[in-house]
Amino acid sequence: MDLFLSTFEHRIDKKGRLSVPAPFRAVLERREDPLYIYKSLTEPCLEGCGPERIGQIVDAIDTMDSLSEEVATLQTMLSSAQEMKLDSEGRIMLSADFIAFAALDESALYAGIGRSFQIWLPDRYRNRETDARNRAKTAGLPSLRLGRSASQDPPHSGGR
Amino acid sequence: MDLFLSTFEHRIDKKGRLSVPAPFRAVLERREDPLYIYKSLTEPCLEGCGPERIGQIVDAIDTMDSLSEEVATLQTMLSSAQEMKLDSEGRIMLSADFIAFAALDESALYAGIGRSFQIWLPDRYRNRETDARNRAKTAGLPSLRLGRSASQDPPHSGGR
DNA sequence: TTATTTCCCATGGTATCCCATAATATCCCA
DNA sequence: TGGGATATTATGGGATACCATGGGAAATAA
Repeated sequence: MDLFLSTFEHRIDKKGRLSVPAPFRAVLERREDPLYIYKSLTEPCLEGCGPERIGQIVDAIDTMDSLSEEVATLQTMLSSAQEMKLDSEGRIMLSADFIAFAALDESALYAGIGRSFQIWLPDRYRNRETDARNRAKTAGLPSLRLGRSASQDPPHSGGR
Repeated sequence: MDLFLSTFEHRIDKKGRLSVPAPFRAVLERREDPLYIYKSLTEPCLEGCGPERIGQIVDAIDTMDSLSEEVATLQTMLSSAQEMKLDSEGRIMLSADFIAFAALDESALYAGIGRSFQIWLPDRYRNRETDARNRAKTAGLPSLRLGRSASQDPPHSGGR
C-alpha cells in the first residue's frame, strides 16, 4: 500500500538543500511520481504528497460551490503548491517562502502521516507530539473500532 | 487465524539488533506481511502489527474532520510507525527513539496480544502483569463474552 | 558580470549482508 | 522409549553497501 510513515530529521545545508528521506523517495520513485509541496492549511508546517492527492483536491473543488469560502481556501492551498525537483542525491531546495512559513532554520523534521507527509521545525513538532500523547492518555483514544467487523480475512488491500 | 501469542525475552546486542520471535515471524511470513512497529499512545511500550491495522488508521483519518484533535492523535501514531526490515536472521534494528521511548536497555520482552504484540522493558512488563492480576482478583474480571453471540457454543464456563 | 542553481565527486557514519557459533529443540531409528 | 543426529534459533562480528551531507565546478539566469 506504500505509505509515508515514521519521522526523519535532516539538516538544511548552507545552500538551502534538504534531503528527502530515502524511504519517502522510494515510494515516489516506485510510482514514478513527482513530489509536490504546499503550505498546510491547518498548521504551521509544509505538506508533501504525490500527484494523486493534488488531483483529489482539484476534484473536490469541482463538486463544490465555486463561490464558497471553502473553495477559496482550497484554492489557496493549490496556489502554494510547487512541484519539487530532486537533485541527483535526492535533495530539494525550499523556497524562501516555504522556509518562512514553517519557520525553518538549520534542520527540518519530516513526519510521515500515511498518504502524505509534513515538514516541521523539529522542536515545534515535538511539542505537538507530546501534547497529542498527553491528550491520548487523559482523554482516551479516538474511537476507532479496530478488529474489523468479525469477518475473517477480507481486506488484504492490495498487498505489498 | 494465526495470532501473536505468548511472551518471549530477547537480548538487544550492541548494534541495537533484536531478534523477532520465530513464531511471530512465522505469522508474518505466512501472510507475506511486512512488520510495522510504533510507539504506544497509552503505555510506555512499543507495538507491532501487520499492515491491515495501519491501513485502518489511514482510512479512518480520511473520513474524519481533519482539524480535529483525534486526527492529530492518529497522525502522531502513524508518524511514529516504521516499516521494519528484518535481516537475514530475522532481526530488527530499533531506532534510538524507540529504545528511549520504551526505556529498553539490554533486553526486550515481546508480549503477544492477539492481532498485535507489544515490546516492553522486561521488568516493567512483569510489574504490570502482577498489577493486572491483582486487579482481576479484587475488582473482578472484565466483562468478557467468550463464545460470540451464543449461537452454538455455550459459555463453557470460562475455560482454563 | 554576479548570483543562483545543477551536476559531480568525496567522506563519514550507519545499516545491512553474510558467515560463524552455541544452545536448544526436533526428528529418526534402533 | 531412549539417545544420537539434524535442524532451528538466538546471538555475535567483520565486510560491504547505502545514505546524508558537504564542497567545488559547470551551467543557467538576471
